[in-house]
Amino acid sequence: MTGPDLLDPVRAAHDLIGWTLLVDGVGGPIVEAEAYHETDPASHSFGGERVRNAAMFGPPGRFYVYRSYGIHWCLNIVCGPPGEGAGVLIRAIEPVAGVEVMRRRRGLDDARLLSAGPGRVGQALAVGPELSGTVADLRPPDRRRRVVAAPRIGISKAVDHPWRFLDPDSPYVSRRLPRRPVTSPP
DNA sequence: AGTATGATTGCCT
DNA sequence: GGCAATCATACTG
Repeated sequence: MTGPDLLDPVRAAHDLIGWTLLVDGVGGPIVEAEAYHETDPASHSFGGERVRNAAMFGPPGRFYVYRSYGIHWCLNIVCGPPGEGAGVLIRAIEPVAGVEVMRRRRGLDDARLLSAGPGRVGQALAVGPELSGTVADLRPPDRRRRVVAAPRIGISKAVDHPWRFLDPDSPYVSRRLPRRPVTSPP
């Protein structure tokens, strides 16, 4: 087996934390990801295959790229089996490979802002629609990481599913965890 | 720290 | 016409 288990998108979003994602040699370990699938009202694949989401119904391990808010290009890894319409949104990576290229593309110095968020990942890795349907370059983790689940961000439907996964120890996530439980004992 | 707003484009009702 | 898997900026406290 040369890649992560991509059959179930929720498991895949969890297991992809720590895997290094590269686009033309630029990238780093995934530290935040979200699962989406066809029976999920928040998913672009909800309601079946169309022209724009076709890549999501292709074979697992490839990219699905979409335009967000008319401005950003965001990157997903398709999960399978083929035809399922499932995927994992890459929400944040740690800038490790090609950091200077990422800085130039982002017009920023601060490493924490280079790729913390799906739109920022898209800009840092020069993601465009032509990437949709191509095979993702994934490399195995070089160390173990903690992984925690949290609600997904930026959606208005199916908001309660804890299908966002992140490394709570990484400073390169788009949003850190809530510091304390909402209610605490006296 | 939290909250608000504009940018921008394609798909949907 | 409304809305979106977002971000940067400009406020307020």
